[in-house]
Amino acid sequence: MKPATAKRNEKIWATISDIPEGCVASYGQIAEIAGIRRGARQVGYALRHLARGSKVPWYRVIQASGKIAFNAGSDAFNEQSKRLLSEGVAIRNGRIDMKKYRWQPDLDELLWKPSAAWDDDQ
DNA sequence: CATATGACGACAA
DNA sequence: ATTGTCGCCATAT
Repeated sequence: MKPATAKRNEKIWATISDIPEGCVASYGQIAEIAGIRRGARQVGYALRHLARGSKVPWYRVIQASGKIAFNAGSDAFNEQSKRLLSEGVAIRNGRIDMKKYRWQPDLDELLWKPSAAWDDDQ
């Protein structure tokens, strides 16, 4: 069987993949939906380990404060802001309006992919 | 086993 | 609004 870490990362990536275009989610939010309470740092770790060329929309994950996690000016920062802007997510003074763009999954969305919302494997 | 680290988060000055 | 501290928790050494 797979190590727990692999399963955890898969769940995190699956959850992130559920973020609709034009929306963003915080690390903590992803962790919670993925069933990992207070696991914001684990989400960051999972993304760090993301394979290059993966289809996971990593750029839709930002800090709860609305800021991009990378250092302003870094390549990754520019890449992320560029992708977000192209999806219609406005960035004002380096910050994103969470109230407006935060992904708010409702029951229907969670039912669409139960495995990503609820802990199905005990 | 003890520390240090990190694409975080909440809170106090 | 900005900065510093502390809490979290899986990994790395």
